[in-house]
Amino acid sequence: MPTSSDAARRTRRKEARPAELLEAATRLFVEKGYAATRVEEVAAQANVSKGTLFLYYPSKEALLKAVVRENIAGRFAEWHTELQDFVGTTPDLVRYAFAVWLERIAHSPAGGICKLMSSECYNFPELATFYLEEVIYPGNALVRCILERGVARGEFRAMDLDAGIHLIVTPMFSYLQWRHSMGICYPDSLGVSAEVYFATHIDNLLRGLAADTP
Amino acid sequence: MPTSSDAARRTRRKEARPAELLEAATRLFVEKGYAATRVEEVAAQANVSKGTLFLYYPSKEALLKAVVRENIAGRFAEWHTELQDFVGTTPDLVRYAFAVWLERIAHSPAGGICKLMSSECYNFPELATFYLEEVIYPGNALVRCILERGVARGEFRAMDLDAGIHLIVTPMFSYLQWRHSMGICYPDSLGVSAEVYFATHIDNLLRGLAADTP
Amino acid sequence: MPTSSDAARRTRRKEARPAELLEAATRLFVEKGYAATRVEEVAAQANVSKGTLFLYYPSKEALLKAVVRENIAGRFAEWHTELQDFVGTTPDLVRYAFAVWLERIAHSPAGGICKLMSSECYNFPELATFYLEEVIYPGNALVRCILERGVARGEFRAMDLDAGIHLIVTPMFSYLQWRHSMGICYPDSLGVSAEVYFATHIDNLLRGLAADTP
Amino acid sequence: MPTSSDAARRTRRKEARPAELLEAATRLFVEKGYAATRVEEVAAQANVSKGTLFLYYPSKEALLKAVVRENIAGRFAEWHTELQDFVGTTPDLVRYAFAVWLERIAHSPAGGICKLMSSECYNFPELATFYLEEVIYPGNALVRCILERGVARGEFRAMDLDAGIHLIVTPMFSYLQWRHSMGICYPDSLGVSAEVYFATHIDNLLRGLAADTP
DNA sequence: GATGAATGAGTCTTCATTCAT
DNA sequence: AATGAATGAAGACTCATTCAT
Repeated sequence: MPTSSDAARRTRRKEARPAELLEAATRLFVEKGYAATRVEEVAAQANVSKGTLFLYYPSKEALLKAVVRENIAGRFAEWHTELQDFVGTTPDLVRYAFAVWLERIAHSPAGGICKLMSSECYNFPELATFYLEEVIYPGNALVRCILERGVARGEFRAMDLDAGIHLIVTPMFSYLQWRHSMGICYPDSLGVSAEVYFATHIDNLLRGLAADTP
Repeated sequence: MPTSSDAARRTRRKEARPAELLEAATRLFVEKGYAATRVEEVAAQANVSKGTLFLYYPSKEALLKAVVRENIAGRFAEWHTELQDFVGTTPDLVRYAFAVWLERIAHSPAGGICKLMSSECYNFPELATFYLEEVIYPGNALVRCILERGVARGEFRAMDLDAGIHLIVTPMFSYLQWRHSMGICYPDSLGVSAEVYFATHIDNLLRGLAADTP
Repeated sequence: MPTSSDAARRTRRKEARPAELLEAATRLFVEKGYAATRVEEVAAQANVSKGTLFLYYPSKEALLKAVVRENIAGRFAEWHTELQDFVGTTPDLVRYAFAVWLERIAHSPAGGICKLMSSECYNFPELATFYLEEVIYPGNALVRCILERGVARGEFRAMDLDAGIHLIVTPMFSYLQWRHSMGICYPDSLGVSAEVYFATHIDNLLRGLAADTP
Repeated sequence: MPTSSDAARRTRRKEARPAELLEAATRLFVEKGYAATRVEEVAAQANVSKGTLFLYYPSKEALLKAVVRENIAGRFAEWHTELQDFVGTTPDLVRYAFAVWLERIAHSPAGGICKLMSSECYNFPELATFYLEEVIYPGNALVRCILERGVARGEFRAMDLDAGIHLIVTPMFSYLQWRHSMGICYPDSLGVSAEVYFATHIDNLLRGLAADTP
């Protein structure tokens, strides 16, 4: 005899399903790769039956697309605002940006999408396009703004900004890649802690970017 | 009427087969991933039939292992010697090391193994172990020697060497990863040429590593 | 509109599947041999698809094992009791035993297992062990009891019981073997009816076993 | 530099090939069954390459046919003569026939053909026909003659001769079947030695067949 | 004649997807 | 909405047969 609270729970359940499936799919696709992951595993990790998964996503490929699409917050506008409003030196802004990224992206499930895209972009080029347009290029633009700010304020030396972007982005990309591959199997294989890894990178980066003091 | 050259060609063929299969497998495993690659494709790209592949490698997994194993030159000893014999400043050595790596590794099929290992290390942990022991750690050790040389000669500032390794290795790793994923589908997605990418990285790297001038 | 009988039928189906598959597999393995039987044939004869078979048995070999295991009634205890309770002469008991065996074993699917084991025991030695332990030796023990009874009651002459067992068992074994090989292709190749075959054997057997009348 | 003795050896080799292949094929087909035997194994056991086998037998099936055909001595005429010429009691003739059969057939490779035919007659019905015509029926006829002799001479009681044949043939058939199946894996599974097995059978057989002494 | 490398049809097995309940 | 039994297309692997040498 279902009570209203049962019904509520059931509804909640129903609404939570897509997110639960997505979470399971994200983890498995990132760890094992798309082809090596069975939909039944995804369903099992989401505590539903195989059939139920297909109620929410019409195919395995649709699930993959949802994984990529849904994990992308599209919060770049927000971050642009945050950047505009930042008060302080640009080196401090860089440090702040790394910290925020670590907390919001690197340690969230979305961090794995980067590895997933590396693995699957050849097999799913439209996904790659989507990812480039929605994540890579906006992200690069954001970093560009930071560098421009530094140069404009005389804190950073003049540079090719398109290339300079990589100075900041490369350690992030590498870390994500390692974190979701070797880092899963061999957590010590980086040789240093994430903190030291990023501290070293940021320190050297800022030294290199620093405007020449006359 | 069989001539000796026919026999020779056939023999050459037989001896060439493993290498041809390996080359095809390397390309496909790197591009599409292990699970998404069909052995028949590998065979087709090596211009043999499915059955022939199994004459040389007993299983798809054995082929993968061969791909990883065979693409690893194990030339670290040679490189250590080269490093010992290098005459010149350490910044020049760094520039030279990048150039050599680009030519010998990044632009060889072996360059793709790095991406392959990222994708498959979770599914084939013994391969990951092998790769760490045979490539990553020896490579890191080599880079460490370079940094030590710079510090010893007063060219580089003092630093945590284990972390410092990443300053040099990260751009390499990122480039390989990009080259064999997004770079295949979208060759412009890096935003800059490989030359500018590395020039920028090396330039900033060396600025950051430079010993403080009193 | 699903009725309870639909559900029941489906459930019955699911529960019936293993038995249906086993029946089909028994027939085909016995007729054609294990290696010459394709799993798809088994599935077809059980009116399911190839994939369904693998839902119930994880491999072709597992199916073979189930065929051997499941067709063995393990009813020797019951038969021992029957034997103990038999009232009448031992020659009558022998006649009765043959009749029961013909009805319960020879004309049941289990009768084919004997031929199957002859064909496959070399390739599947553990199955052979199982069959020896569970069927041959218990069967022999049962026959031994009959002979002992006859000797004890002075109806049969003294004899080497271990060898005597074969006097009774050999016609049975031969018949099963013929029935599931030549008998399938050439039902007349025995030359006489099963009734005459057994009547002749039993008659001669009992004459030979009869205690010498002084 | 081939000498004449080399040539001779080669010729001898060449002529011996079919027999060597046949011997290997007989053993393997009997042990493992036709389908489970690979032609490469046969070739290997005959010390030739796979290709060579096909020089002598156009297909695996042709090899099977040769195995069955060639192992059949077709010496029934000879045996009939031997039977006609036998001087002595019919019981002695029976004992002699068993002994000769054991030596000439049971312990020769041809003994295995019986099991092979049991296994494969369903898959190769023409072979079964051949075997029936060339072995079973002639063999039965021979046995019939023995029984007729015994009855004619007043040594055996009157009987249905077609059924009586089985009294003699069944122990032979069973033994061959066991010998090439369970007997290979478990040589003790008969429970008694072949000598005791046959002695017991012959003894009981002759007791049963004996004409009633008035 | 002999070889063994090469082939590809055939078989077992997996797994995304469907659908009756 | 949820299940899980059923399906069959697809993929790894085998092996009889061919053929260039």
